[in-house]
Amino acid sequence: MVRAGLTAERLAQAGAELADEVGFDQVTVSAIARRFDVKVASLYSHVKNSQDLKTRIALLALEELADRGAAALAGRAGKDALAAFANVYRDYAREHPGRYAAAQMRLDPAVAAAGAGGRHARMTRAILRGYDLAEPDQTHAVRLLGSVFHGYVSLEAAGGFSHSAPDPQETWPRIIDALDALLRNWPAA
Amino acid sequence: MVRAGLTAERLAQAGAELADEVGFDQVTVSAIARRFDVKVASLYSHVKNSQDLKTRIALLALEELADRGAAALAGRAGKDALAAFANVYRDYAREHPGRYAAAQMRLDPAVAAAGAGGRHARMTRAILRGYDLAEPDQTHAVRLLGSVFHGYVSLEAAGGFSHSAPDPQETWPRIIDALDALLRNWPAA
DNA sequence: TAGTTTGCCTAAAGGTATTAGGTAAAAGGT
DNA sequence: ACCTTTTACCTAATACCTTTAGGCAAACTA
Repeated sequence: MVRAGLTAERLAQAGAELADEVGFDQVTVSAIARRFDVKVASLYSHVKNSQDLKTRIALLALEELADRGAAALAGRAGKDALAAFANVYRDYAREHPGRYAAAQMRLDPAVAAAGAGGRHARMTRAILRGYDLAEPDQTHAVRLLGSVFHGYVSLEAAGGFSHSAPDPQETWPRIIDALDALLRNWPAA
Repeated sequence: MVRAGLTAERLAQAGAELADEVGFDQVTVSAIARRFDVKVASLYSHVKNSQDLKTRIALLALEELADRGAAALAGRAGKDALAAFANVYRDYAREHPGRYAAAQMRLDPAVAAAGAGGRHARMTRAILRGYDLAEPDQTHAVRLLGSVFHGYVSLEAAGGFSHSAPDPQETWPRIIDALDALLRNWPAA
């Protein structure tokens, strides 16, 4: 019999595609085995278990997101960088809802740090270079930006803004305007 | 044999407790049946299926959260109201992580509206009465506040801020300061 | 080409979800 | 108090997902 050529990476890739198609919680070892037309037990030579597989999908998504973020930040500064970076998050979540959900998985801190975890924080700090914020306010601002990006995108994905006027399409740029104004005028402690 | 006295409400309540103990994704029909010392199939007389059970847990959590929010807003205005409301979200998520995760479940819009969905939006609008925002900026601000609260709380729950200085304990009030400043100084379109 | 490694297989056990149909307890009328 | 009806929980069965153990043949390696 001809071999399917499985690797942990190809499984994670297939899992990411499946997640975008049917939702991250529908990603199962069995479904991926079907996709490769292979028996379920065969996957266990490549991934430790279901959790391991999902973690790999999450890391793949975080990596992709960080790559897009880095590309968006290149050659931009200030509000321009802020908007570009914010749009990366939003667009990625819209294009790849399953991957985005995967990226929100609670990861072992050590695993997350080894992956793209640190890049995201560094990029957010890079945006803040265009504003005049000293520590510890810079860290507070990093956390605020992360919260807004993640919060908005996940509320939007959950349908929290649908069926209400005005169109979320209008809200997003206004939120970026607001964040820019806030960062230029950060209140003193 | 003596009857266990199951009802949909008691199942949802037990599911909420279980979610806080072991995580919302570990809440299963089987686990709840065990908790009542009853056979799994017995639950299907009270809830339609697993999805139905989880939806009830989500609605229960949203209701509790809305009740706490309403209590916090009573007699407060302006920044005071903003801070109290924000703390409700954060404290609830810390005390009841499983319930909070349940509340983030993607619900059928009709179901959500019938439940406490609308109350949350109305309460956020009530906070904004203390600031001078006309439509459509008020809606944009409602969405921003929702994004920050949800985003911060869920990043914190996911461990996103742990192992980094300064302590998230310090960041939260500074974020509220920042939001207050932003709402008092909302940028024009 | 022989030996070793490795990739995928079969087999099996255990957990969860769900449906169909049965029995006994509770509730309600006379 | 008895009979009927409803209701609560049960047994049994099916189907799917996860995971482990052990086998065979394909692919490297000398």
